[in-house]
Amino acid sequence: MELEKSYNANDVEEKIYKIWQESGYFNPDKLPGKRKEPYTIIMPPPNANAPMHLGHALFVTIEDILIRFQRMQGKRTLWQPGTDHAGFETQVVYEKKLDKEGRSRFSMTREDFYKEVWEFVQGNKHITENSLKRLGASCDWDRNMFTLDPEIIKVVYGTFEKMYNDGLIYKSGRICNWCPKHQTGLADLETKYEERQEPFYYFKYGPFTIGTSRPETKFGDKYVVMHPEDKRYKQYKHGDKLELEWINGPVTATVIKDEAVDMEFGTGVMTITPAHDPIDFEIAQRHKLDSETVIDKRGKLLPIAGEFAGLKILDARPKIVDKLKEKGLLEKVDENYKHNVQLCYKCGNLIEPQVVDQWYIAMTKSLPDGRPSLRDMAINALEKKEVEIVTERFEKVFRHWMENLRDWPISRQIWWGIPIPVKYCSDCKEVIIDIQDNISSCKKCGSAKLTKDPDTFDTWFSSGQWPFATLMANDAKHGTEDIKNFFPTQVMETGWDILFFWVARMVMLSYYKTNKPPFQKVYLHGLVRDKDRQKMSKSKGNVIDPLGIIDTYGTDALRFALVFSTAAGNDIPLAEDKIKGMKHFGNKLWNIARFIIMNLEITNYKLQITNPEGSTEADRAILTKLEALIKSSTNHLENFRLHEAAQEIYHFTWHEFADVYIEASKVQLQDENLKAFTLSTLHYSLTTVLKLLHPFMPFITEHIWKILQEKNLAEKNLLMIQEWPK
RNA sequence: GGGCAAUUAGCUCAGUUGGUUAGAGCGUCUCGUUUACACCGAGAAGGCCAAAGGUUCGAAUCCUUUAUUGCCCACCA
Repeated sequence: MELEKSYNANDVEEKIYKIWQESGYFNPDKLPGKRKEPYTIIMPPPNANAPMHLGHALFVTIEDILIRFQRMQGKRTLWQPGTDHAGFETQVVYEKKLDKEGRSRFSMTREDFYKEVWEFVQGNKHITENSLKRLGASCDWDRNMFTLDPEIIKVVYGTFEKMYNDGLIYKSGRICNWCPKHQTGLADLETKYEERQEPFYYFKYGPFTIGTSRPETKFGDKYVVMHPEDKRYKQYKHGDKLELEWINGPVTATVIKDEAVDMEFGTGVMTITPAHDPIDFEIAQRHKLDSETVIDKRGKLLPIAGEFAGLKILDARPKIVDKLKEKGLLEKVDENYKHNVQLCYKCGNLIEPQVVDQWYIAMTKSLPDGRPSLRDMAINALEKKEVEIVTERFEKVFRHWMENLRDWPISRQIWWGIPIPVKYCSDCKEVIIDIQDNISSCKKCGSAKLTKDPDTFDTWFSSGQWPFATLMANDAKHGTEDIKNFFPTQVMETGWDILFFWVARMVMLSYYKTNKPPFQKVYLHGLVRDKDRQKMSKSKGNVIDPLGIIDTYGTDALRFALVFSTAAGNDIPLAEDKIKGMKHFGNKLWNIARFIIMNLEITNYKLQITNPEGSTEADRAILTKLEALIKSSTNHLENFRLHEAAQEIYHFTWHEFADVYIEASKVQLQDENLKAFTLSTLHYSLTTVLKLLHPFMPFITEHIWKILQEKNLAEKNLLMIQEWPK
C-alpha cells in the first residue's frame, strides 16, 4: 500500500471510530485481560438543547485523554456518557424558539408544551452524541443515559422522599427570587447583579424622610423602621402609631426599631415592603408584621396601587413620582445614585422578589441519623481530602461558598423537568409523597380531593445525583454491579463555572445518599473563549462550531490544540493558527511513520533493541531521551498536567526524533553494521511515540498502528489497549 | 465591601516541588526543493520574566509593597 504524502484526517477518523466501537473496549466489561482496578469518570452530561460548542470539545478531549491513558495502564475504565434535559435552560431555549414563531407557552397546554420540548430534545440528543463520537470520545455507549430516563427519575424521587422523611426538605412561603418573564422562582446562583444608575428619591413620610429607588413598591408601606440606637429618632418608640398622608391617601404607620437598618445610609429611616424585598421580609418576620402583595407575578401593580393598578412597574414609577411631587411629598432626587440590581441570569430581566411557596433543602441542618449537615459533610470531605480539587486554587473558593450557604430552593415553576412527586389533600392539607403517581385518596383523612404539585425540580437537584444515579440506573437497566464496582468514581472533570451549581451539590447529595464522596478528584478546566477572549455564547453569536474545525483540521489537531498550552483552570482563547500548527504536527508524525515503514519494508532485519551491539551514540542518545520522556510524560499525566505531557511529547517527536535522530539514521542506514540497530531504534521509537501520543491524538496514532499491523510491524491488538510504555 | 487570579518574545500562551545559555504555536528575516514531510529543513532576529524591596550560594518561580487587568462572592432601603 502506498502511503499518501500527507495525512488526511477526514478519510480515516470515522473508520477508526467504528473499529473502536466494534471492539467493545469502550465497555469495561468487554476489556481484555484481568483488569481489577477501576477507573471511572462520569461525563458531565451535555445539555440536549443545542448543538455542541468548543467547551464540549475541551471536556471530551481532557476526559478522553485521562480515560485512554488509564485504559492503556491496564485499568478497568468506565467513562459514563449521558445527556441532560437541562430543565430551565432548555425551557428558556425553547421559549425563545416559540417567541420567534410568534407563539408562547402560556397559550399552550402544559402537555403539548412538554411534548414539543421532548421531541426537540430527542433530536438534539442524537446530534450531541454524534458530535461526541466525532471527537473520539471512548465512552461506554452501552451505558448511555438520559436525565429523564425512568431509572434515573426513580433514584431522584427516592432521594427526595428520604430527604423529606429526614426533615431536610421542607416547603416554605418565604420570599424568593422571581423572574417575571420566565414566571418561576430562582436560586440565588441563578441571578446576577448589574450596576445601574437610577434616580434615588427622598419622600416625606409623616415626620420622616425616606429614601427609595423603587417608589412603585411603596403603596402598602405602613411600617417605618429605624435603628434602636439612632439618637436622631429616640423620641419615637417601637410600636408608636402615626397618622400620615401617603400616595393614595392617609395611612397609619407603625414605628419599628430594628438593627438591620444602617444608620449611615440615607436618613437612617426606611419603610418596608415585606412582600417584595428580602431584607424587608426578614424584618417583617422578626416582628411578625403584616405583609401585602403590591406587584403581581408578571411585574404589574395590583389594585392596592389604586389608579396605578395594572401598570408595569417601570411605567408606573415616573407617574407615581409625579403624584407624590404634586402632593408636596417629594423632597429631593439624587440623580447620581448607583446601585446593583438583581437580574435573571438567563434573560437579564429584573428579578422581582415575591412571596411564593417553594420547596427547600436545609443545608445546615444536622441529619437525623446523627451525621452533620449536608454543608458540613461537604466541607469535611475537603478537609479530610476525601475529595480534592486538583485545580487547587478553587478549594478556597469552594470552601468560602460552602460556609456561606443558604437553604437551596429546589422547586421551579416551569414545565420542562422532573415533576415534584407530591400531592396535597384539599381537605386536611396533608402532604403526600406519591412517587408512582397512583395515590388517589388522602392517607390521613381518606378524601379523594387531591391536587398535584404543579412544580418541577431544579435541574441541579437531579444532576446533583448524577454520579450515583447513573450507576444505579445502569444496575437497574442492565443488571450490572456498577455501584459496587465503579463508585466512588475517580475524577470529576468539568468547568469551573459550574463549581457551585453542580460540583458542590454532587458532593453534598452523594454523602447524603451513599455516605461516600461521588469522586476523589475534581479537575476544573477553563472556558474556551474566542480570539478576543470573549466568552462564547449563542447570544453573542461568536460560537465556533467544533465540527467545522474538525472538517478543516481533523479531530486530533483540535484535541491537541485544546490541551497543548493550557494549564488547568485557565481560560483558553482559541486561535485557529494553533489548531493549524497541530495539524502540521500530525502530518509530521505521519511522515515519520512513512519514512520508517518505507525503510522497514525493504529489509528483513530482526527488530530488537535489547542488544546494544552495533549502536551508535545517536542511537543511545535517542533511547535515553525516550526513556526520560516516558517517565516524565507519565508523571505529568498522572498529575493532570496534560499540557506538559503534550508539549514534551511534541518536542521529542519533532525536534529530537525527527530532526536529530531520523536525520542521523539516514547516514547510519547506509552502513550494514549499523543498519539493524538503527532500524530497531526507529521502530521502537515510533511505536513508543504512538502509544504516548494516543490519548491525545487517538485517530492518527491508531491509524498508523493499523498500517504497521498490516505490514507485521506491530502487535495485533488495537493501539487503544496496548500497554502504556514503561 | 470581601476574596481569587493574572502581568514572561510582535500576538496567544507554557514554565511540577526555587538550580545550568527562559520555551511552544503563529508571525518576521536569510538560505535551502539531497526521494519521510514545503502541512518541510537549516539558521537568525526578538524577553533587564509589570515595578520596587526582601529571603537565598542561587528567584520568572518564595515573601512584602505598588501598579494595571480579569474574575468570583456579597449587596444598603
